[in-house]
Amino acid sequence: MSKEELEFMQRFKAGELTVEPGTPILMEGSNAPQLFTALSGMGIRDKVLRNGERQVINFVFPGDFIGLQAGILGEMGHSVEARTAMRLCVFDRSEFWNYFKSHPSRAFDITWLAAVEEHFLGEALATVGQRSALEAIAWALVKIFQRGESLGMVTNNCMELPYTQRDLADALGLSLVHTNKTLGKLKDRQLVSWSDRILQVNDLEALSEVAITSLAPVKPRPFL
Amino acid sequence: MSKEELEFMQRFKAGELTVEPGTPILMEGSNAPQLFTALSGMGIRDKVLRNGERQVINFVFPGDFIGLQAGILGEMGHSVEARTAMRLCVFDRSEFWNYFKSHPSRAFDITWLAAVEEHFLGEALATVGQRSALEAIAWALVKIFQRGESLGMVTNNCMELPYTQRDLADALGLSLVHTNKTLGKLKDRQLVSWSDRILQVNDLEALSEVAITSLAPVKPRPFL
DNA sequence: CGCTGCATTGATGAGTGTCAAAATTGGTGG
DNA sequence: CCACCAATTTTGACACTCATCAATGCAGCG
Repeated sequence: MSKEELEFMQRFKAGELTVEPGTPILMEGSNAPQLFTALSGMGIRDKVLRNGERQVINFVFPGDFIGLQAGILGEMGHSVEARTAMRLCVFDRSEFWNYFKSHPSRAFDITWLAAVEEHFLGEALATVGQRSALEAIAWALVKIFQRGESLGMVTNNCMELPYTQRDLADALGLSLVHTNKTLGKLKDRQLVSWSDRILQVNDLEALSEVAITSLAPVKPRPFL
Repeated sequence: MSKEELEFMQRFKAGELTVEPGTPILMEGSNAPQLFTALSGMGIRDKVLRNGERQVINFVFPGDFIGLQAGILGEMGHSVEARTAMRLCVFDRSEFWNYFKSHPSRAFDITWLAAVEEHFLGEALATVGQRSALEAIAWALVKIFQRGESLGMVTNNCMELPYTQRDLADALGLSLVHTNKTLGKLKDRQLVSWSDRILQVNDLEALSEVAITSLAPVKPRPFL
């Protein structure tokens, strides 16, 4: 990023925000005046149906852009909530278009992130639709772990996971109880263990085998 | 679109392509040199797991942009195949970046489409994950019908649907048999009928009720 | 006219959901 | 430091949606 770009970023950037765990960041259906980039901490994207059922769309990691839909469509399709303390870079939505227009390479990066998200959602759809509970959970843990690795959050095959089993269940379209029992199976097989907010992956290779995925290296992402 | 823009479009546009039903347009995992916009006809996006299970990601309608992932990430996350005869506007991927850089408002449109897709995939995820078979099928038919309406493909509550029940089943993570029986229920209730490639919606209101959605008007989309 | 693909129907059962309750954990105030 | 409470995890029993298997029918097509 050039010096000139950085300078403009500063103008686009309206400030920095620190939020507590549990803080709602964007609400489904809202037309938020602000967009964010996660600088640190983790969050969760979800939406709830009128009957109360909840679907987790994705887990938010540092580097993720939050609010693309609000910025472009004027309405979020899901909510975003902090699950740990988070530092957010705040952008002003009204500046979005200016920014987009005057900095094509940044605009390209935003589209890049959108494309990555589209790619991910396609995979997620395939797992919820086609994988068995065991396969789905294995898939999710592989994805999370790899993302964690690429962000340097993994030490000794361990990373912190601030989510609950309910979150995972709602992400995969499974019941909480069945998710719990299935996690137990993976632990029995010595592939992973997840307790006390710590995810430990013993055999990523074998886990990805269960998940019916080939584990490709995670590609670098543009930032901000 | 200004005259100047249109002119540039022409340069970006490498040509026009007509394909037969069943023609593969882009393959999952490929790094295609070409991108497309569907001008007419319908297609399908899908991906298959290593175990042979198939997930359809979305149905392709006129106006859809095809190949964003290839254009930006260099690799498609799913395949695209024509289901009717289609006319495609062909773009040269190598020109993509130039195009993006020099025409911010077109670039914005592309990102718009990406955001819409992201929005849609979130909803799809919620239906596969949380809706019952009956709800899911109702949801899918509502979506399809509304999309058709916005494109003027609906006459007398009828539109043509070149897909098979297997396609719908694979889109919703259901078995073919169960999909068939569930479609039967909706027909029994006089809500929809779908046979001989014709989808007829008798009571969109009631159908959306079954689907647990509020039927919002379809927003206009940018084109090309 | 016999394929081949798709729609349709019935019978059976596996994979998950639901219900209920206990065990654990973490936080909070006395 | 301990008692109490809410949230989460864990376990067992049972029910049900939906997948699987198997046939038949039906239409398009070479």
